[in-house]
Amino acid sequence: MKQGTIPKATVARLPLYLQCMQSMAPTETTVSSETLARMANLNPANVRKDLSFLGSHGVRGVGYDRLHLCMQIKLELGLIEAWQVIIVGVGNLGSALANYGGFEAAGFDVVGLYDADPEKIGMEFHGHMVRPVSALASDIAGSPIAMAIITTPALAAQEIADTLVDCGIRSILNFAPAVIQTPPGVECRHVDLATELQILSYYQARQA
Amino acid sequence: MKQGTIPKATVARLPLYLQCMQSMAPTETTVSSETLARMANLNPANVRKDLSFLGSHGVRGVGYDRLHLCMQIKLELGLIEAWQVIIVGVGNLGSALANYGGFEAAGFDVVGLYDADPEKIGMEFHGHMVRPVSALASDIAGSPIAMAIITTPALAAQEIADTLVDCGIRSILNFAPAVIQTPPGVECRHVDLATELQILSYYQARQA
DNA sequence: AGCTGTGAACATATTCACAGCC
DNA sequence: GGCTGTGAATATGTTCACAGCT
Repeated sequence: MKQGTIPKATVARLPLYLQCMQSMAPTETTVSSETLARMANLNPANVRKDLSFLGSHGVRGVGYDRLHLCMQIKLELGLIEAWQVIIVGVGNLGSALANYGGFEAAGFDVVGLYDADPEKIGMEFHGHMVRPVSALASDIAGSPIAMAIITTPALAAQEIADTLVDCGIRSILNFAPAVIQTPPGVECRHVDLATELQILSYYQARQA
Repeated sequence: MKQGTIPKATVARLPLYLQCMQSMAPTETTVSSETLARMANLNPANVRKDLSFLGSHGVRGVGYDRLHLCMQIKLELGLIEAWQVIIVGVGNLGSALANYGGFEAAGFDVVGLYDADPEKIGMEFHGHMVRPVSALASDIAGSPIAMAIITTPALAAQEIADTLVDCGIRSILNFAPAVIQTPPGVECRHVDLATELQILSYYQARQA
């Protein structure tokens, strides 16, 4: 019931609950914290506490109405309208993400691809022509583009991020293997694929 | 100095320190907790505490010897020898990851690609022929393959994971948009690309 | 009876503050 | 003087346990 500000850890789990509920059979109209917990590999109390931040939407003795809960989570996450997203860096990963259907499925529109390499300009992926990074500023100005995905090499990432921030982008998803510095007010998430394997390596190394 | 068991949060940051140090000029032979903290967007005390779990490798008044620290971290993470990794699911993402140089750069060897789709069998990416998932068991048995990356559609992910676990794989990096259940002793990390955007959406929606 | 919502207890993680050493 | 290493303090996150509602 503590409306207003949701703990980071909870925010990071809300999309997971959405995913779990979307994978349930359509006949399942209600869902309990225990079911969700089992699907998400969490503790039921954790699920209940998370959902309580959205307000009291459960019914005691019954559970949560699945569709209603999905809607509440989408509302809270700001997923009612599709955000427009651009991808900067059309290498292996960037072009794969451009073709990846998961972003659309999750409610995002990939509306533009950019690259610094003149050879890539004009290539088409997923119905979008690759445009030069020099066009970023004018393309973003006055457009509703809110988020950017960086899939450039590490060395280019910071410069691209600076450009994006200058253009008014305030949400960045960075796949380049480099930490990016952004001013306050800009949210930047870093997903490093090799890092994930290195973390696994630690646990792999100390078993068996 | 508290040898033996390292907190999860620290383990997740060790690769970051490696990355930061690898991006420094070769002339920089020592590095301070403050420098590392600035590069990694962390608090210097946090860095020092993290590194203290590796033992006392710093010199008061000076800092840490860069090469020595890199080696200590690699040792701790089990990155001295290259782990062999396979990729299951050669769609957009899987093939991009097969071609992605970052895993090799981070000390992993992608040694095999697998897919369930007969049309994909025999295709070549990054010097590897795609093999059928039915060959997984015999390919893994007796081989040093330790880790697997799942890039299948959501619906196939659990079944593939079960197969991998049966084959003795104990470290799984899952990119499929589905939670995977694994028995104790199997470490499974889940990276969901759409989820990352959805988390950003929350913060994007409540600013400006 | 069954399940939510939540205060209290516990666990983990981060930051402070400073002693200790170069 | 400058930087590490670390106990203590704080903040955040998770789990328990149970009251409260249907």
